[in-house]
Amino acid sequence: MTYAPTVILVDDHDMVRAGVAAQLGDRVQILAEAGDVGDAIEVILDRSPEVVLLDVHLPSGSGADVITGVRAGGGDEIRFLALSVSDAPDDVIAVIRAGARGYVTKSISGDDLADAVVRVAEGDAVFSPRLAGFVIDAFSATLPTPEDPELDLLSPREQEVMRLLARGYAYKEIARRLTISIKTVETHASNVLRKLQVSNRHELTRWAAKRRIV
Amino acid sequence: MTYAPTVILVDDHDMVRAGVAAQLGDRVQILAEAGDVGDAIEVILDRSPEVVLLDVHLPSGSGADVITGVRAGGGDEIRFLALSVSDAPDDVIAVIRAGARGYVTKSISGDDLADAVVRVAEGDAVFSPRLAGFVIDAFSATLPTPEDPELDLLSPREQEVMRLLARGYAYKEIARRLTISIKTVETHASNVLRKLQVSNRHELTRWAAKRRIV
DNA sequence: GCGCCCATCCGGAGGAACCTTGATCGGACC
DNA sequence: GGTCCGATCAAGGTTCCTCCGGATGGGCGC
Repeated sequence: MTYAPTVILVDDHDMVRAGVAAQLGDRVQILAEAGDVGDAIEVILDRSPEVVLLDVHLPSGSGADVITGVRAGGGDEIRFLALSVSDAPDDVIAVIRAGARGYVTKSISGDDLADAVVRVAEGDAVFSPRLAGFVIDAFSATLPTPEDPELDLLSPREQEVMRLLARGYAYKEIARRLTISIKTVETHASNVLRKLQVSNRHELTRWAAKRRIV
Repeated sequence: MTYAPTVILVDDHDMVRAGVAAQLGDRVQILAEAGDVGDAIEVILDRSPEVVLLDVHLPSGSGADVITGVRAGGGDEIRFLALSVSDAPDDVIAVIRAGARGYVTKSISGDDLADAVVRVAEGDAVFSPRLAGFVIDAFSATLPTPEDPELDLLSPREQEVMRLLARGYAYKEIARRLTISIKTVETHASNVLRKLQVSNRHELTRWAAKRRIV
């Protein structure tokens, strides 16, 4: 336990940084702190820490911006651990896509956070228990559709028509895009409405919106 | 400056509480801390602090829930200062409605926070500069409409029709609700589409959704 | 092979809903 | 009295949606 990795803290709130620093104690060496995207990139490239503890939301951008900026500046060996109050899927995905090696929420204890920093410094990936399953799901499933059983009622062609229908395109426009006759579009549309048990395209739009298809 | 009000901290993140406590130093007396709604209400009623520093978002509810719970339990003289990373209008309104005497974001400095706590203890209302103007606006303006210049193009009757149209109601249904002829509805609808420069009701729906009218 | 089901494609007929255009009436304003 | 505008309604064309028909081609079981 004598190994103390070098760390830079990035968070726009002084109090959060003070709290993190206090809780980490002497288990890490804090080289510097930063409060916005530009400062963070500059000081990270200058000091080359082993790990960057990074808030997801910053006033001048996102944590992902910091990661991409550092990567562009040549800091390829620096590892990032996202530290956020948010466990919103979009936030997690964005920062992981950018290259973070871990994501923990601020509800973690100081000891656990220090453990996480050390493990990330050693090359591990660290996720809060609540997020681990989600991250696995999001990246193992290459299919963007979360397999909706009601969608299986529709044939592939009907699903294409359904998407355009829900977006408000006219039959004529759908026919032009799919290079088929208007009559064919009408047939597909009628089948879609019947299979999904909605009575017109307005209800279909709401149906699709609820499932985030549009 | 020898006056040090009694304070209870409510926040679900240990590190944030540690940071706040460290920054406040000896300018306040911290009686206790709590991490969720139930604990907070209990300990606040038990210890009766002068001020409660309250996070807006808690795992078991909201900061507003804590305030209403304490009020229901008889803690009428206790003053609340909301402390949050969020400056979302809904969050601010909810906690102020519940009875908070101030709202500051966590980007505040430790000294300023201590000042804010003292001022709230003395009966003042304290808001971060960025929020002060907003709070005034939100409560002085009794009109719920944020005065959209494009909406002024529509006559009152046309606005009624527009709302129903954007929600997907059929002409027949709109006519029944407004007790006018279908033909009249059609004319109003046509005027609405022309004035807002959209070509059909689907585009109107998106127009209204963007302005949060629906 | 042959029948069968189904997805995809296309057409006609018809009613409902949508949207445009033109018209009347009454109140406000000059 | 003339003009403008909002509210009302009607005529008529366009689009939407359903119901009917038919054609083709692929998969599947007998």
